Amino acid sequence: MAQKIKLSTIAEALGLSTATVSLALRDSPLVADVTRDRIKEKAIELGYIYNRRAASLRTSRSGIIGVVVHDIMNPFYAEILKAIETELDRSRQTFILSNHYDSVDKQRNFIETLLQLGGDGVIMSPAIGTPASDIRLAEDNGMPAILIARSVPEIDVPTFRGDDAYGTALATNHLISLGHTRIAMIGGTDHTSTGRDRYAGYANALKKAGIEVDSQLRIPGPRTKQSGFEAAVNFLANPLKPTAAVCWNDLVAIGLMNGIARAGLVPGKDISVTGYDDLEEAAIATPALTTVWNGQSEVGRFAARALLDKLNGSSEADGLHLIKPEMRIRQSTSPLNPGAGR
Amino acid sequence: MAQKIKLSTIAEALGLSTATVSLALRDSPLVADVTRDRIKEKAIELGYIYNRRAASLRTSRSGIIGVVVHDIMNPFYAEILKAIETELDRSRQTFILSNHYDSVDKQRNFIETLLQLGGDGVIMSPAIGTPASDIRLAEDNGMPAILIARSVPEIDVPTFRGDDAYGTALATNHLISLGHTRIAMIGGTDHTSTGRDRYAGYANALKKAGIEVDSQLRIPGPRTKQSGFEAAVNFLANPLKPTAAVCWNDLVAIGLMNGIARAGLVPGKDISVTGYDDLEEAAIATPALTTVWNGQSEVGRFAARALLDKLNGSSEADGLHLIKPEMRIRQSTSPLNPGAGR
DNA sequence: TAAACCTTTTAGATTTGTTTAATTGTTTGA
DNA sequence: TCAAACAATTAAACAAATCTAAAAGGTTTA
Repeated sequence: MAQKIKLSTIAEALGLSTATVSLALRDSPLVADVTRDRIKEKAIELGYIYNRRAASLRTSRSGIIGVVVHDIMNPFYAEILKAIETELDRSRQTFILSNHYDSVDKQRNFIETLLQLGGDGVIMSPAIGTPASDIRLAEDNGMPAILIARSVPEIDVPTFRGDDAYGTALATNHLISLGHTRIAMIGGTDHTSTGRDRYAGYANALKKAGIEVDSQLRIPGPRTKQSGFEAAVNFLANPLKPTAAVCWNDLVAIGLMNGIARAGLVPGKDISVTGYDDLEEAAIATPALTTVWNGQSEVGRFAARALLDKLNGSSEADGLHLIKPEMRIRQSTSPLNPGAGR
Repeated sequence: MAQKIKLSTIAEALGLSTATVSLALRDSPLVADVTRDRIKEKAIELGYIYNRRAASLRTSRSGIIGVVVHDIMNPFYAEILKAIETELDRSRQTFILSNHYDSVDKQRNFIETLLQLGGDGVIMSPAIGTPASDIRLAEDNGMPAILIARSVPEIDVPTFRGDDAYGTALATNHLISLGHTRIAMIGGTDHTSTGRDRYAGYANALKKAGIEVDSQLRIPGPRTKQSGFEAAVNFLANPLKPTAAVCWNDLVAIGLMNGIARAGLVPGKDISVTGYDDLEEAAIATPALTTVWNGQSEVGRFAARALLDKLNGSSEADGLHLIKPEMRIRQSTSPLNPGAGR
């Protein structure tokens, strides 16, 4: 490696000062056009690489934005991330990504690292149990935070997520309208606002339709395909003989359908299944999955924009913004067949 | 936000110099134990945040490692990334992630950004058509590169990937041993070394078994579920009436099986299908997918270690390291049924 | 008691780029 | 014609840490 090319290397080569070179490379109107062109040419010729760390020492804008979610391998988050990436790319921000796997410690660690690097802002889907102080740690040190997918109590920063109660109510009502009454709810947890909201949406829809809510029909669990697959055993052995399942998300639903198929029953005919999120693969599952679109792309796009706005001094987006989910009806749900024998 | 706490804030509060504070916080033996404890206490009390940019200006180690792959939403890369993350976490390196979607420009952009941030190193699955000069750009500026999943001509940096020819030969031989002779190859491209190797492995296995290789049985395409799903139509309409398919990866295979099921045939019985990668979901697909394990976790772990070694001055890992794939036989392949009617 | 020798602390230079105030030379307006 | 205005450039301060060489303070040795 030849020796490092810096501003002063260019300045010396041209008999100018570093101030002029610095200004020229940033297209300042203070520098004469001819001079600027000479400088830029020389910079390319020498293979100059701008040192952002040195620059940000004075400017206190690093161009770095942090994003933490539960797990980037989960397509739900992956779809949000893609939207965020698209939006941030446009504004020449680099983003640093991390999983927290619902570990509050790992998440705080990330926030601290980001502060050390001088991160301009952070977008996070907070880990279960995130204390308000962790969000304040970021905000108090001049790093605005945006929340996605989940809220944190006592925190009023811009928050974007789907309307969970409304969404599960949509799915539950759809099944009720097909004649189902013994409807299970599979996957997820009650330890998050999301979990409680989704359960409330499901339970209220049942009550409104005059159907009794039975806690035996609630089968909580991780939010993965594997978990849905394993839940099939419990589901099929359930003494209440449910005929339909509202699943926490598409992954659980697809896993459950695989499990049902493995047991020799036909998902979508013998058992109706709804997902949640409308991932890309919902449409190509067999049978194609009836699900609830949860606005991932909107969440990602809005969150990124809100952050960029904040960085430019606006704070209009503070508070909670709910995205209205929409029903996507496909072949995994069908009218209750009274003779099906289950 | 209160005013920024820096080394000098702590120094003044305790009547010491910044040099002492700096040394103390880094556990230098030059500082007396009592002094160090007082300093650390004060740092916590004031909520001091270490400024890595300022530090790295002198030390020229930023603690940042870049990772670029085709698409993090692809579970193949996601599994590699998880292994990298696990390994890097241990050494307190932050990693910056990006997709390049096989755009050489987007990839070079990332490398440049990383150089500007003073990245310590980069792990990349190079975009199709990556010129040697882009890898050299990184290396020449003191940022070592490690390649995963694909090679770049003329480049000798540590490279970790599966033995593709060997892997597809495994899958093809498995199908041949089940009695299949009309075996299609679905998905992927011939524009990468990986693509050519995989095709060669498939073609050579056929030749060795005395089966003619027919280019009509090669159906290239994107490496996604969607693409596999769509390929089912072409596959089933193929005039050579293939009875089995070697798929580019598990995603294509699962998509293809879904497409076959949608057409009313039973994948695994009427048509045998093999995948590639052995993703988590291969085991829970219906039918469970016969596939080739491609060592994602090994690739990720080795790559991360090789980079850390390089940063510590070793260069032992230069050159290509092939990981031997292994067959995972499940239910998506079965003996050729001569009466099946196709 | 001075010299030698620790241990601990610090002044001040250094890293690279940004920014402000000053400088130099030229043009304009009264 | 001369002061004011203007354009282009630069010296020097600055950002927050690290690092080296030297100083300060205390103890031991000859």
